[in-house]
Amino acid sequence: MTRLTADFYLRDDVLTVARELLGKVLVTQFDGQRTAGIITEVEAYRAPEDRACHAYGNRRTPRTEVMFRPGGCAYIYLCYGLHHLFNVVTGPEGMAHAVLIRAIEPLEGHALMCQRRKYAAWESLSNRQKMALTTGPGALAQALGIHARQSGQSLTDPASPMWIEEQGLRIADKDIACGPRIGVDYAGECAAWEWRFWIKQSPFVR
DNA sequence: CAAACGATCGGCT
DNA sequence: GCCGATCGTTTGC
Repeated sequence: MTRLTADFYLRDDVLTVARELLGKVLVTQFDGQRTAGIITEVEAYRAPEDRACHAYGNRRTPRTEVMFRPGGCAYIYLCYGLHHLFNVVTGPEGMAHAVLIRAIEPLEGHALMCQRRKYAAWESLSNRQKMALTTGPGALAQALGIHARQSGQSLTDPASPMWIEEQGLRIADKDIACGPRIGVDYAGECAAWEWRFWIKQSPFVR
């Protein structure tokens, strides 16, 4: 396995990093139990000018503080009181950029992912249920055992239990679609920016 | 200190 | 398609 290193995340163009994350593999390994999936859908958030970004205007709060760290750590927060949303912090220190991971295609640890999501055994699921298991940011975080208290966790430290790795899957530009981000209607003109990217032919996208 | 509000999901119609 | 669940974070009084 080749864990992505700090130089991947430290680049200052979060839109490029977001597109390049498609096809990479998000992994968690807690208590020796490995679960992983291919990233199929992402969204970019970019302070200070992006009103949809929690750190809009470079506003620092206890929650958003980790977004200002050097790229390569997780920003995880609770949404709607029940969903833990996983983001990757990117850019150099002081630049609050992040990529929200919105969907993955299950690759390893199907049984544990089903268990965490309170689904029946993977083999017994309908195609629709298989898709729902890890499609949507709250769903994939639950499947991977991700929790907001892990916010700030390094993705590059060799000892860290969560990381992103390269497994040789390359997504060509022509296979990437883009559109406005989901659920950011409050963000004025920023709501129209096409900063959501997904793998065109993947069924693991909404 | 109180209250409003989400970068959502799943179940039901 | 619509609606209710549910709680940490933020902001304003």
